[in-house]
Amino acid sequence: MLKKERQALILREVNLHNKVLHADLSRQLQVSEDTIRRDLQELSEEGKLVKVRGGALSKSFHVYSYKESEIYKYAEKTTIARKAVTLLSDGMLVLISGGTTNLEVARILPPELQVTFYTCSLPTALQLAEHPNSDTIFVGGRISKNAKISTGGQVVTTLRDIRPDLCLMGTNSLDASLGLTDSDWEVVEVKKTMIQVSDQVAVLSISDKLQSTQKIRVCGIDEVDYLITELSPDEPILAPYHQAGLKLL
Amino acid sequence: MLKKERQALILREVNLHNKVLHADLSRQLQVSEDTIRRDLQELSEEGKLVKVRGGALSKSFHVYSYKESEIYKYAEKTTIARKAVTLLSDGMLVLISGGTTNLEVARILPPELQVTFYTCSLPTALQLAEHPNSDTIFVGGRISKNAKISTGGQVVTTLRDIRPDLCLMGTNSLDASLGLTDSDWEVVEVKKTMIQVSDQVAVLSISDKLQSTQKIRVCGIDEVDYLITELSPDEPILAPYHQAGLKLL
DNA sequence: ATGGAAATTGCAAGATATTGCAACTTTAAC
DNA sequence: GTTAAAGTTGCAATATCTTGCAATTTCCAT
Repeated sequence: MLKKERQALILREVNLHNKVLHADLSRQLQVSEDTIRRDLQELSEEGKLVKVRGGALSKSFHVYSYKESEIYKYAEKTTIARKAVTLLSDGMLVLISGGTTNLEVARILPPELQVTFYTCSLPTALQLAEHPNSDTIFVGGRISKNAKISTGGQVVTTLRDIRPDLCLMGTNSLDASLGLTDSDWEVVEVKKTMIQVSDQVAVLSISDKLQSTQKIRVCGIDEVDYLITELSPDEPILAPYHQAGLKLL
Repeated sequence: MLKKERQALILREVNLHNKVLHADLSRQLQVSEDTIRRDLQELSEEGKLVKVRGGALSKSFHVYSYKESEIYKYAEKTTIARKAVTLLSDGMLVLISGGTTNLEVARILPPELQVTFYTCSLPTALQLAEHPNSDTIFVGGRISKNAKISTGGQVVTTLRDIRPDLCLMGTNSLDASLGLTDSDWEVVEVKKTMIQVSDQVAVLSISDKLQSTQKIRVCGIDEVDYLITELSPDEPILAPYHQAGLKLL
């Protein structure tokens, strides 16, 4: 039995049953478990299966579904969140958007801070509700299934009645010339209003979202006051934003 | 059974049901509870679930979980939820309160059901947002930290503008003579309004909450139309409610 | 064909990982 | 507080992995 032939049989087996054991393969193919182990090692390096202690699992079985976006670039988001918190002080009225970066802000909020938060994001609101000293007000409306935020005319109407000191705006895309863009028109409608009613606007963005654009425009770069990324403010990539008048954090 | 395989199965389970118990997993997977504990520990460190006393919660669920102890009495709550769902039909406008039993209703909702839900509960809203065909409208207001629901005058004002077909009301305490009671005045204010504006009211209650009372009255037994418990309608303990005119499910 | 380098294979020993158990500590429910 | 359930820690038994090595096979240039 050739090595390639044996490995092909192993692959067929793992794709059929989702898992294979050293012991079974050793018996079926009449080679030592060491050989099987080495085969699985190679196949694993080629990315054809996932080796685990005692055998191997098919890729499809192993790559189960979990929300990758929530743990994606977690460290960077925490860095951004810590910077954003420095903009907050007692007594402020803060409008905070959805997104995982703002969720992180809500999570690391200093316990003694006394701020009134307005938000349209269900996850953010839930996290804010854990805070001992800050108040949270949820702006009601029809819940958008994707973004988990309230949308629609009711949201716009409610927001027009308040005048927040600061808006913490998470974003998918920011470009030095085109400004803030997004892909979901319902989200854009809400974001536009949030920015219009707020005294100051801070955009929170992981650096790899800079220089990218989406289909729908939210606002120009001139309506943004702060840009918060995980990078140091003197990074060259941030220079265009500084020249556009944004304060970097 | 391979360790990784077992962990993959655990993840599948937790993502499906939102919660898992040591004891159940131990039995299903035929390993000791210690092993399950260690698996959950590892998965938790990898950020794939959240470990809690007695088991684990899915990441998405934990964000809006009330107390960790709420994973108990899960079977009873599912039973109640399944009964409650039978009251729903396409086109209805349904007002749904907070609480873990209603959260369970939201989770097991048949996917093809087309209902418009109004709710004040953040956790319930998040779960409802997962539903493919039903709409969810969140009634905005100041978020009560304990109950994770919106409260205050704005809620009452918004609710007075709608006329729901049915109100699914979770409860802490129900008594055949004193009616519905609760311990948090902000919650009571919202519940009162929900019951007043709704055409029909169904109270969802685990049987051990029957015959108990709290400090503040929500409504009399005569304002309730349905009582849904995990027990069979012919249980003697339910007789007083039947005599009071409630339909038992 | 055939000598010899390279690859493959099986084996063994030491290292590491997994698992269940038991003693002990912590937690939370009453 | 008291108590029962759950969690933690250390440990021993077992299983699996790694590594080096020697025996064997394959391959290819002579």
